[in-house]
Amino acid sequence: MSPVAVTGSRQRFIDVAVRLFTRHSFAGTSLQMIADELGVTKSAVYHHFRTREEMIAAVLEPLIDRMRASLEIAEAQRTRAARAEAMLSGFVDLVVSNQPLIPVLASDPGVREVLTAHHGLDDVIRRQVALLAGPGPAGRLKAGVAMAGIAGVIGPATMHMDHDELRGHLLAAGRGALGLRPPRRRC
Amino acid sequence: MSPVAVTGSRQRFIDVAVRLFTRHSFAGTSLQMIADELGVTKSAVYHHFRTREEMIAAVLEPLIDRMRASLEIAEAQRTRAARAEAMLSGFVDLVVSNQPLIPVLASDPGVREVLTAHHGLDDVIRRQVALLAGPGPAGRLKAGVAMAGIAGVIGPATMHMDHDELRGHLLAAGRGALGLRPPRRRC
Amino acid sequence: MSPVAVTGSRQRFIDVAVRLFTRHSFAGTSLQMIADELGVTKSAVYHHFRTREEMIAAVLEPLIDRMRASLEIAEAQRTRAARAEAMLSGFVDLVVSNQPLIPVLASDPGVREVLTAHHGLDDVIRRQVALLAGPGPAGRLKAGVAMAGIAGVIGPATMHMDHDELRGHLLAAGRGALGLRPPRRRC
Amino acid sequence: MSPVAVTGSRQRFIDVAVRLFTRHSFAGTSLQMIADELGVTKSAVYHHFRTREEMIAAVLEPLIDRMRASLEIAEAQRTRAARAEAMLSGFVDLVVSNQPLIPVLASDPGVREVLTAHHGLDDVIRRQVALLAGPGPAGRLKAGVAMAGIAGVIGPATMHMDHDELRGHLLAAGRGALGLRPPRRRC
DNA sequence: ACGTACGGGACGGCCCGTTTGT
DNA sequence: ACAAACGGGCCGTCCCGTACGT
Repeated sequence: MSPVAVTGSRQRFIDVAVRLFTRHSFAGTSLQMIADELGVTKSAVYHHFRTREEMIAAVLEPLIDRMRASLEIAEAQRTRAARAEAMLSGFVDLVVSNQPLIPVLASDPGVREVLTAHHGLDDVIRRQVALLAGPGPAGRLKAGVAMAGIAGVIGPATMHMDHDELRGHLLAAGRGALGLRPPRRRC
Repeated sequence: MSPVAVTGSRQRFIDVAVRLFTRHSFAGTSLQMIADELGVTKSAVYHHFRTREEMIAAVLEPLIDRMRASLEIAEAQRTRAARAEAMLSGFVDLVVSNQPLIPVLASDPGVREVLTAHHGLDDVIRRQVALLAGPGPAGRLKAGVAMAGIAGVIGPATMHMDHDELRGHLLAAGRGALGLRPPRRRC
Repeated sequence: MSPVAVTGSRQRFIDVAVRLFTRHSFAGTSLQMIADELGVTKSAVYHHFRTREEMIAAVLEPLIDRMRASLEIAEAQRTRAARAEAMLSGFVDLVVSNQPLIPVLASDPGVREVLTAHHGLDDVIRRQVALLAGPGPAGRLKAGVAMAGIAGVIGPATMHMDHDELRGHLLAAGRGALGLRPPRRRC
Repeated sequence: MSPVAVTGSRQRFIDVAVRLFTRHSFAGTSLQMIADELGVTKSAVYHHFRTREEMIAAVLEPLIDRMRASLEIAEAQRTRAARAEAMLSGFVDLVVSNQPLIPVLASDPGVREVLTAHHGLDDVIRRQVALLAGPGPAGRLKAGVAMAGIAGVIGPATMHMDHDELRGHLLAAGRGALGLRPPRRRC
């Protein structure tokens, strides 16, 4: 009807879902809570998402897609150092610019299960680790520490920090965990 | 009867609780599952722990106590570098030697809530961050990355690694994230 | 469909709740009993009343509202004797015409607690006693005896008596307990 | 052993039972609560009372026995007025001197059921009403109002009043409800 | 594009009472 | 004269999902 579309009433559901997932985690958020928050009934929710899994997918899929895109850019680099650096900074960028979603994705049991099943989340993670990791199990371990650390530190305390500053510190910490040297900037 | 003492039947409940919490997380483990695993009824569980909170407390309190002890040792060091180093290596030690409990403590929403309420978990964490952190918000951020990274990387993949090796790599990654130099060993 | 309107299916729940509360008291009536009586499941009950407190409130609130209305009429009288007389006869009217609800309201521990919390029941009672009572603790005591007596005598034995007759006897007993003279009827 | 008996440890159970029944009613008091209050386990309770019914009986039987005794004294009077007067004043005496037990006996659904079954409570009540009541249903009704009123007004507010004063007011209110004249005192 | 009504099932909590020891 | 351990069962709450109307 209207040319610009009314924000798609479906998007309103997603927005409040993100808010509630962030506050109470996925497992702690019932469809009833989402409906109540919007002042509608559960039926309205079910009209847009036929199951709970569809909800969490709708909320997190954009993020996963952006992760995959960033991942493919990194994989296209020529040297191993450049690939790791691109991977790391791309990851930090996504984390910083999607802070509310990060704890939902990272710290919720059951979310991983749903997402890995039909959306290839674990494939993405495997390739991320592969790019970041040096050789051997020690490399994968440090890559894991870096990613878990960067994602795990996100929370209420980081939500109000300046994005650029936050990005800088996370990059530095990640490089440190990985044992990488900071790259020379365009000189 | 049995010469070695019956281990207190209560301990049997804690043991299977740890196993199930590790496998399915706290929120994903019902009292019924614990009862079934032991071949008893929920009532038997209720006899030992009258609420779910009591269960998780009984499971994690020993770990928190050890954390506090390790923390106090670190706080007693004289130089700031020594305090940070003692804190980090004590933390890594505890993580490595209590791997099954770490994901339960770290990755489960609601567990934190219960533990911070009546057991001073957040006080412990605050003091840990204070010891690890350099000045300013950047310092606390890096301390958070280090701790979240070390705790967050624990999982099925690390469970079968050699403890000493694992400890070494985690220490290295933690020092890197914090920007610390490895200390000179008694020479 | 049906011309008379479907009575709102919610009202059907209230009706059987009243029946069962009258028969087994509030505390002695489980949601399961209500559901069984209607041939539905507990979920259906939950759909209309999310807690037991909501049920008892839905059942008794109309009565409390009528009590408040009758109370305010009595408070508007000019002489103290007229206020007491209006209060007493209004109370008796309500008791007689709501006999099934009276034991539920009066004789059930826990009901009072729920109703006083969010529905001002104790405020109503206090004002009722104030209207009935002469000065001093002795006055409040007699008012308490009168009200407790009138409400407490309701039961299976009174349920089948003629309403006008019942009303007359209760009024007489109440006046006696209070030490009031019967008012002269406009002659 | 000791000749005077150590208050009979059984009596300690009864004492706390009375306290808890008064505070939470019979139905709202679990064996566990009684055991906890005494710092023992439920087994200790079960050692003295094989079932919950035995507890409430042990608590209230003395009162019922005293009621029966007072009742038989009243029944032995020669005139109907003397019988009613003796009944009423005996009832008031018992109510005043056993205030904590009155709400337990009067206002708890299920208590009556237990007590009438094996202890003849309803027989006592029937005879009490017969003594107090004038002829016809109206008489029984007023007797019911008087007894329910006297018993029902007992509560926290009356607990701290002077016993003699309380007795006097209750007697007056009871006589009023019954339409009795105060008896001439031995002059 | 919703609301009304409900089924089926799980969960945490708590109860009463028994068995077995000591 | 107790304690430890447990069975069996009910209760209130709350969940996800469906069927059906409009």
